[in-house]
Amino acid sequence: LHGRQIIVLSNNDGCVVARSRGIKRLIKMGQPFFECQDVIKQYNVAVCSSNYPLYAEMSARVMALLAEFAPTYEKYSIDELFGVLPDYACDDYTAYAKQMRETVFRFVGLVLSVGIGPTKCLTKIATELVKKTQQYGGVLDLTTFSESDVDALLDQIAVEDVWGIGPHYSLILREHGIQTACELKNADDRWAKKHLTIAGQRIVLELRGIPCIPLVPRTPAKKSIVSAKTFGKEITELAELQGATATYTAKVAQKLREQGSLVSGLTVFVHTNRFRPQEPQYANSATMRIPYPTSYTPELIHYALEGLKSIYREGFKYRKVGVYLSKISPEGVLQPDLFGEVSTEVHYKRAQLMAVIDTINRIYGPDTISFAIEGIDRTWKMRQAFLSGRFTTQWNEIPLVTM
DNA sequence: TCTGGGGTCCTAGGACCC
DNA sequence: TCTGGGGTCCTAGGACCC
Repeated sequence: LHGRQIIVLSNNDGCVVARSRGIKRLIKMGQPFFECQDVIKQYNVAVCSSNYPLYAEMSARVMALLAEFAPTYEKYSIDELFGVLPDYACDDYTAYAKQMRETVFRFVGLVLSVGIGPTKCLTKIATELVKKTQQYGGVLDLTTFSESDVDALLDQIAVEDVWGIGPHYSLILREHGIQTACELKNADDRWAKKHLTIAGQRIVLELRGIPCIPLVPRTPAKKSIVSAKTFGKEITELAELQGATATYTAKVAQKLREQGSLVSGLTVFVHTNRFRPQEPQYANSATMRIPYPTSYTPELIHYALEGLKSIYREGFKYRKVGVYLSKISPEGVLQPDLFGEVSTEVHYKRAQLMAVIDTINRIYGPDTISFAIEGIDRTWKMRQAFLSGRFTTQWNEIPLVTM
């Protein structure tokens, strides 16, 4: 791939979700893949399907290295971290950050951009400047600048590129004559609260260097878990929809157990292909209340299929089904079953069974054991035509060196 | 032919309580 | 004719993020 332009596709190879710098001008973020064929051919662009097992593993390696440099940190996303720089580095944060970059590059081969500032919002802007201008050698420390110099930098940032300002807020701001991050910083924060809610007020204060958005050092348990994927082809039969629904349910149930939680709310939804308005359209959802919190896959599949049955209508070409877990609670506070339908003993046995299945699938790979209703063919599976190897998590996909 | 997935937070409004 | 005040909890919808 060296020297070539690269794009990465969304699930189902549907849209472009990442582009290398040289091709950003010609291929837009989120553009449907099929619209880019000419550009791809003309510039010999390399195409990759999304490969989440690989990204998750590389992310974990980078985070582990950075934790050595900034023990108090928040894992903000798969490729971003907020860290508190230690006091002993305060003489020269930039030099310290350059060490971080070199270490990560040497051990993992990935290039970091580092922004330093007094608030999360300002560090995001510093990082944005590092990436956009390519002139700070990968590290920009805003705390070394005078206030007027920081203002000059903030003036280069369009207001919609500020963290927390999306399409709707930027419209409101522009209508009010606020175009840049610097102008937002100098805006009346009570005005911001009135028109952009408390979220907007916090951003204004953060831009002034007053921390309002706290660091979250421990990853909290998820409050909702969803699995919903577009099918590789359109589905009309209930049996196939059931297979997909059961598969997604097993997946969210496993995630639920991974974080040590139970659930008592489950929503199933289906819809047809919205890009074909000439065909009959249908979308619906069903929310099930589970009488007592559980993480037992067969039980969750039971509720999911019941919900699916209640919303399934014949005669439509289904494009997507999704399973959504809400009302998630920690395992420790298991609410006893008032009517005694599930004894403590049964509950314990079920937990053990799930633990065994999870362990086997962790050691021998996903789907080593699955439930029969999930199906074997899975003809509806998403497309991943350009998948690179899961080099770090699958023995049989490790690259071979040939002489 | 082909158009993604997985999250959080905030607010308003409704239902309820004393 | 005239009909209180002070709360909590839940949900849906809308905003945002990567």
